[in-house]
Amino acid sequence: MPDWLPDHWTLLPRRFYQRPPQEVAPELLNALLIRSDGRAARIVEVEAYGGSQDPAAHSYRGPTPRTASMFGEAGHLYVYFSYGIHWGSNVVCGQEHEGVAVLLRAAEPVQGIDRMRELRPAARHDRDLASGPGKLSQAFGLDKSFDGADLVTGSHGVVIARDGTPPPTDPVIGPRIGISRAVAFPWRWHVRGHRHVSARAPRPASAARR
DNA sequence: TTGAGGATTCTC
DNA sequence: AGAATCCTCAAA
Repeated sequence: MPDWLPDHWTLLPRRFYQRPPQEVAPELLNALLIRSDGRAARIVEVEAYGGSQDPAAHSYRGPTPRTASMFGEAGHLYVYFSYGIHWGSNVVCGQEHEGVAVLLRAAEPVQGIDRMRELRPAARHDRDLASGPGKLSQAFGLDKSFDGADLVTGSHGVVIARDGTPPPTDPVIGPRIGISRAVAFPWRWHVRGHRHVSARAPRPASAARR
């Protein structure tokens, strides 16, 4: 365990991640993503990806140089480049060579907020600092150089830990965002009513508001 | 507050 | 060609 992790935070152990991403994802809610410089944010939105039945996952067609870390040991980061501009950060789950992971989609900053504001000049509210996978990665400085980072040993100065807040017992569960295949899988979880989630749940065309 | 459209580069 | 997205701008 990294010596820079405060005593009052409990590191998630390797075995936590060595399970299906659909089990790990909801349990990551309310956990803290932590950088060695003191930045910390509470994870409030996640999505599960991977497995031979998930055509929306980067791992669907087998390992490539890009997705190598997603097929590696659980508890490491898989960081990918997206839309020519953004980085997305995943936590590798399951067993080696399985290719399953949890995408970190949104978090609520709790510490080191000034540094996040520096890295996210476009954010007009603190609510915009990490309320999306690209924003979250930017606020934490996660890019290609963090691909493969070990969240259990803190090899790259990033870990995930708990502060005593348990995962919510009633998370909102629904379809994933921003994909075009396997759109019906209910593999997105977020903390109910939380203001820092990335997007409003898509509103059904017929059953609109009211 | 909401929606539309452009940005930009890696991957297969 | 299309992408696990973000930002700006316009209009209400």
